[in-house]
Amino acid sequence: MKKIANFTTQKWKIMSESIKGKYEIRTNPNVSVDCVVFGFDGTELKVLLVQRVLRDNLDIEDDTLVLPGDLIIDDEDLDEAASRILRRLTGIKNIFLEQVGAFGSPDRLSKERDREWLEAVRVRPEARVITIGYFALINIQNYKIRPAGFAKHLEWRDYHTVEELGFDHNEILNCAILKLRDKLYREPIGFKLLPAKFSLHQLYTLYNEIMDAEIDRRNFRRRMLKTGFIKETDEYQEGVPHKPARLYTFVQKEFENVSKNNFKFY
Amino acid sequence: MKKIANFTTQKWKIMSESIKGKYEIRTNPNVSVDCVVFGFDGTELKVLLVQRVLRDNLDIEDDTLVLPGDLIIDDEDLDEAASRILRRLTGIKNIFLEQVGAFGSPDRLSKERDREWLEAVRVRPEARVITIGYFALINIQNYKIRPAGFAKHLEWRDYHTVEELGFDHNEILNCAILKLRDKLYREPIGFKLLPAKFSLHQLYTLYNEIMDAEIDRRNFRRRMLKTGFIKETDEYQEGVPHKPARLYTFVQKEFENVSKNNFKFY
DNA sequence: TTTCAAAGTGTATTTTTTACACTAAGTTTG
DNA sequence: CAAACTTAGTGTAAAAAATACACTTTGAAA
Repeated sequence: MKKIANFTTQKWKIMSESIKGKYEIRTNPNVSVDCVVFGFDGTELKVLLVQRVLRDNLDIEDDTLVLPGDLIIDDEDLDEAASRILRRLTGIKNIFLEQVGAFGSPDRLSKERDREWLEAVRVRPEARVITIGYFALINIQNYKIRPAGFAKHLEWRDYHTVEELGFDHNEILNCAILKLRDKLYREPIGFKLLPAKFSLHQLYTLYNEIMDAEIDRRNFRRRMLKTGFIKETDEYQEGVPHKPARLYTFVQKEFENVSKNNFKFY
Repeated sequence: MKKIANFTTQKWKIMSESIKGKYEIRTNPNVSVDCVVFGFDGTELKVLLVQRVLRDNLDIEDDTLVLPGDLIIDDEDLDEAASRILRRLTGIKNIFLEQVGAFGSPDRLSKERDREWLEAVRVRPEARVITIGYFALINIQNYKIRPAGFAKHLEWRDYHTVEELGFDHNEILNCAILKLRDKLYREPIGFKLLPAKFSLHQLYTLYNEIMDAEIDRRNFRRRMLKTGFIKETDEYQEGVPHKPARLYTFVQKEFENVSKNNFKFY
């Protein structure tokens, strides 16, 4: 009964004529996207989190961290929605996002904190929302993040220290890390987390960190070089308090040529 | 403008009080699921397709084939929705369905044929619908399929002869087959397509068919047996016009014990 | 000049993957 | 009832890949 009322009667009508409503009309009340953006600082795997705040500057006490995400617009593709929302909240653009999956537990929005926030922000706070998870890998240094929209504050959080997030975002994050491990095992994507020129040690550290394993250093180096996807440059590390390592780059072209079917990356 | 009208005004209200409306009220207009059910007849990989017909027996000329799917109900989990819808349309129940991903192109419902059908069947035919794809493997012989709901007719179609389906269902099917290949490579799931007792030749044929490859027969046999997941029985094929093959069974228990991480199944 | 920290390098062993061809057993056909 | 047909069933050798493992080098900092 309550749900019907919200669809049909006064409340909706008023909303749809208000300024908020004007925004919300184009917005699909039932579908959102959430983005898991991974970064790497040389030692730790990081995730980009948002401290949410209300639109219109109404200020509720709420320091809950969430993944950057929002409702989709009715005529935009899911992938576009993910890009748009990430750009709006964090300023990150032109980034490759890949779908992780759909998350649609009926009680995924039912924590009290989350409900308060929805009540304050959404035109139809009670609506069933399923969300599509996306994930991306970026080189932290290449992107300047700046909070916007309802993102009060942005934070690169160590993956291992992430605590309880809003909504079902821990679950989404968890699926994303599994996907990341899976892809890292099979495709040369570790590079995306590193500067264009990187040392093999950086790459090695990254693999160890993400795979949560201790790979043999010499074998790792051999295998990586054997793939042919990374080429040495003439440059070396500078300003390090030890023997400077040679820097390498990833050669996309080589990878394109390989049959991607049974390819194992390490 | 048109969209707002559909949300707010008379049409919706009338609908919500009609019998159709009563069903639709609980239904979420923006989210559906579609199921790719694979079977195997001993030679060919099959997909279960539905020839759609209107609810309420209004009969529009439409022989378009689609995947079994429908809108979700507002308070049910996505997985439950997939089970329910598959059961309602085909009678198949207690089946393991796994998510393939979300499909949300804004024009995924825009073919003319599809629009006609939506207009006739849906309360909000113009609504943006994103769909969540699921896939499942079953042993054809174990399930009696019977059309119900808007399924006028059900059909086990050879995977290779599938032509243009309604909506974006070719795309969903395509993602599902990729997922199937990927899983078949890594997990012992081929058994699900076979009777409880099967010959190694049946399994071999299945792998060849799905992987679209020619695997070495002897090596295949050796590797399968080495996994320890399949155990020989005392039974043999009967009524075959050649030397009868020994039958084997899949032993789930053995698989549970193995670290599933880097496991390669063949 | 010594110490520290990471860079860089090769080999032997084991394991896994691949390629490959004949005999066995039951059914059907002439 | 013998021959032909069809699939079942079996082993080995060679190649490739994965693993385990320890010392020297280089530059900066103390």
